[in-house]
Amino acid sequence: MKSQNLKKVGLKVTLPRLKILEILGKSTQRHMSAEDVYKALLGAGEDIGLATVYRVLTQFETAGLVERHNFEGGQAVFELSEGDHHDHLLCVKCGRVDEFVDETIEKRQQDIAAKFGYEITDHCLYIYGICPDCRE
Amino acid sequence: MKSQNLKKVGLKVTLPRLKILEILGKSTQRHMSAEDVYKALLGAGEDIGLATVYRVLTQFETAGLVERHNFEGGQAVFELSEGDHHDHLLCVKCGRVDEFVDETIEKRQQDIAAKFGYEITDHCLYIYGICPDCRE
DNA sequence: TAGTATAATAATAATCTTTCGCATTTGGCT
DNA sequence: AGCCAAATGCGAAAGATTATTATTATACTA
Ligand SMILES: [Mn+2]
Ligand SMILES: [Mn+2]
Ligand SMILES: [Zn+2]
Ligand SMILES: [Zn+2]
Repeated sequence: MKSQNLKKVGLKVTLPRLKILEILGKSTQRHMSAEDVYKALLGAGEDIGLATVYRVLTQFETAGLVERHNFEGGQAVFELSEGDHHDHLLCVKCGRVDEFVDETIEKRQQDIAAKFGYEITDHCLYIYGICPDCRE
Repeated sequence: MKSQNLKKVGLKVTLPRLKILEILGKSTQRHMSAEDVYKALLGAGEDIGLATVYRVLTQFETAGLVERHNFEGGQAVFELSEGDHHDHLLCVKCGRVDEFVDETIEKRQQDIAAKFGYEITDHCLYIYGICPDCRE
């Protein structure tokens, strides 16, 4: 039940929050901009303002329910957090997004941060390219 | 001579372009937003419009003279291209930026792209953390 | 070196994404 | 059911970047 997720992180259970969680979970695209979510809500007959979508997504991010990514192209995109970290492979032609995890890379990042004396808080690796379907 | 760089990539040698190249080369910060460049120009007594700065930086990017990065925080930043690729380590407290190259990571990325069938066009790895100076 | 065609610039308006402010509504609790 | 703090909706505002267009500078030619 989604309302449990909200209560767990100390957020009131409201209709906009439930609907946004639902959209993020059910949509075919895992990575959605605020605008995408807003349009999906409209399509589902829900009358929720765009400002609320932005507000809620930011709250969800703070609460650890979703992750925000700054891919190329202006708009931030969001995806439901699944606990496990992963990085991204993005097609510059069709927008397809693939996800991967590479332990070797994760480990090397720790080494690099250690060498420079940084304490890592976060990281992101975006590999841009042309996906198999777009390479005719 | 900077004008040679411009001619080489087929761009007319204009005063704004020369000054912007100069700022990017001489500034203490290697990674500057368009606004940073604009302010540096004002500080140097050059009366160049912000729109021109944006336009020129985008042209430089297209020409391969500079690279654009979408670090966290709204504004894109630019740096002079030095031919060799590198990735970034960023302090979330003070904004410090360190650069590194890791052949192991580079290689793994190729492997990942190959596994998914992508032809890589570009990639970026941003490691966010707290730099040694900011860890009291 | 002066004249000309063309590309670049400056200034401003427009666009796009995201956030704010405030009046109104809703959820959680008695 | 009824109260109060918190959340929402709407419109305005802010911040970043791009487009428009008249003016100006550059590259080229005679
Ligand atoms: Mn993802
Ligand atoms: Mn750099
Ligand atoms: Zn594709
Ligand atoms: Zn720092």
